[in-house]
Amino acid sequence: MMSVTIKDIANIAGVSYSTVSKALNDSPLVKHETKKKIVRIAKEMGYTPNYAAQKLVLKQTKVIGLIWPTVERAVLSTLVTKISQEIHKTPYSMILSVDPVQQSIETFRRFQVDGMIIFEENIDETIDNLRIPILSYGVAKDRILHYPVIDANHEEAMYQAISHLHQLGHQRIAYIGDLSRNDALQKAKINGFIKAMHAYGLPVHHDWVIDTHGLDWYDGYTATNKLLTKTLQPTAIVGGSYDISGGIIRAVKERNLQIPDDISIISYDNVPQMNNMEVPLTCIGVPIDELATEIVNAMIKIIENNQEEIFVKKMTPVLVKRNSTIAIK
Amino acid sequence: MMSVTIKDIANIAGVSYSTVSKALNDSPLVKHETKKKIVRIAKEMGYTPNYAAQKLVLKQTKVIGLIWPTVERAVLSTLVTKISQEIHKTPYSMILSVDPVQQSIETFRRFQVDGMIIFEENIDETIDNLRIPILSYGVAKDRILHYPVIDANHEEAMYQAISHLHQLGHQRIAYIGDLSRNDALQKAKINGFIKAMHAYGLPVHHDWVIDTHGLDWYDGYTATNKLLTKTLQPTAIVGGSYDISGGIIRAVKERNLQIPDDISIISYDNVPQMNNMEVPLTCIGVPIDELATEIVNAMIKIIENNQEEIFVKKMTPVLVKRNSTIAIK
DNA sequence: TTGAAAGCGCTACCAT
DNA sequence: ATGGTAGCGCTTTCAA
Repeated sequence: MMSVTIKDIANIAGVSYSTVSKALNDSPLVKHETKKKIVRIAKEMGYTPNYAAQKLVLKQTKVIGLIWPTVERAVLSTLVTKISQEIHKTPYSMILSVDPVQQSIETFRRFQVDGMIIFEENIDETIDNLRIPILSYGVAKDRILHYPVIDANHEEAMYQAISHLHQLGHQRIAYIGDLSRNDALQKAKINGFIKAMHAYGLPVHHDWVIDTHGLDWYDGYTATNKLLTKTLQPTAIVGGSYDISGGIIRAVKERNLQIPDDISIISYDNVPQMNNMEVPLTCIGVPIDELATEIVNAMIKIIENNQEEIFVKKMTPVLVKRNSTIAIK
Repeated sequence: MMSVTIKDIANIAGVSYSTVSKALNDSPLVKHETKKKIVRIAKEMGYTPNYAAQKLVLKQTKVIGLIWPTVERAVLSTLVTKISQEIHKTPYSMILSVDPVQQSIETFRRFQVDGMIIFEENIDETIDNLRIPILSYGVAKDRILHYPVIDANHEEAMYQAISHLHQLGHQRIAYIGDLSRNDALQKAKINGFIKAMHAYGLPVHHDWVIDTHGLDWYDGYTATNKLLTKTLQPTAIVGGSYDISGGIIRAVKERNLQIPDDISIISYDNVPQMNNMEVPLTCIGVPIDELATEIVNAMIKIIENNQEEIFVKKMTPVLVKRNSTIAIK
């Protein structure tokens, strides 16, 4: 099972192994003939470079590690895939870890990845003296940051959503999303909703803010059923996420309500698959492609400029109008 | 930006770096106190061993790469998470790649992982002279295999499902699943269904085999609606996957049919979350934990025994009875 | 144009 | 119990 090394090749070729190394790396310092001969022999012998050895001397892996501690949610999957694709447009490639953050970091350090992207807000301070650049995607906290963060402007998103509905004449607007968990993202969304409603002088009716207690489509479905039993009904619903909105549509249609004629629906999450839903939804959020591009660019910039600077980049959400929202008659 | 090495630690600790190496590897050759001190300093300095260097001398990294070219499907996510957990019970750890197989292999090769698990059937022959053990999870082809495969006995699964329903007196049984794609797994399931029906002398009614044209819950939903408009109705439905069955339940309930009194439902995929569905479903499939354990054990065995042997291991499906299936009145 | 040798970070052996 | 050192396979100066 012993592999062929450049020394073996050197022996056969009758040259020194440093020449072999140069030849195999296509260095201009080696005579063309020699190079050709060496390459031929290498091939004949079935040589494959030992990457561990290479890495040891080259110090660079050109790999970015992505830490994704909870494998779930359609939208995040899409983002991961997009990021991977985006990274492949550069000289870098990507590996993923689904282990808890600390463990993942540990693994990635051993592999000497050039940088890490972390999909989580709850990173302890214990990663300071880490010597590898980190970029986090999540909700920027108020407290002191330990690493740069790419965030979406969730308040702005909700503001745009409400603005859109308000323009269409809606006054009675409901919000269906997950309020149960200690998740900064979910909190940012509902807070943004409330603020925006206030900004437009609209009432945040207690009955119209429904907790899904989860992020699956079915959670959205049951929450909507709850909403639709209230005496006073809203004219529009804001769905907290792609999956949840899938359930909202179903529950609404089950009651024979027409979208958008009887009720308008707008969903958080700006992903292409919004277009393929039972009812294509008007949505609001940072376009997933933009997000991926920004994350990758930022990461690479940090790696290559070796910049220590800690920044927060708030991405601007975009509203995509489809036929699930309409003006009040 | 230089990482901490054992030499740095040795300097601070005032010992030789070979002592540091021993201490860090918990060798009995180092005095307890010294060891403690060194470990403490290493921690303070944020030391992590360098895989490349270790690999160079030890010839192994104790890392397994998992290739998962399509990040999607609830059930696969669960499996990935389980596998990761399972691996962490061993001295190994796991990294993931979501890139196309060839690309992923290249990346893992650079990282010198000890073995790769591949979630896909369509592996070209071009990976032969790879010197890294491969284990594939998918449907075993008839043609010559290039690497060992862990597979589920899909025919047996469908056989058990039909047997269960048959025992309960069902004769009119429908199948709702994805028949559209060139996916060996989906094909194995429908073929198993047909075979099993024949084995019990039951009719495979053309109207009762519905193509979902997709794997989302909503695809199951629309397919079921199609089924429920037929003149002659089945007394039981076999759902092709967890997600699809979610949609089946919804469509059935929307017509005010009771599960299981009006119609029995059994689903493929044996995952715990079957218990938390709108209606907890009787299901059939290889229990996900067993699958994970088997995959991990097989991989490690291949790595450690350096065995070249190519095998196919068909896992045995298990039926879990819940209240979604009942005897015909 | 080629070769010699240092050194990447680590383990393991031998010497002290 | 600790230190010194060879060597894993490779790249990269520097010397020839």
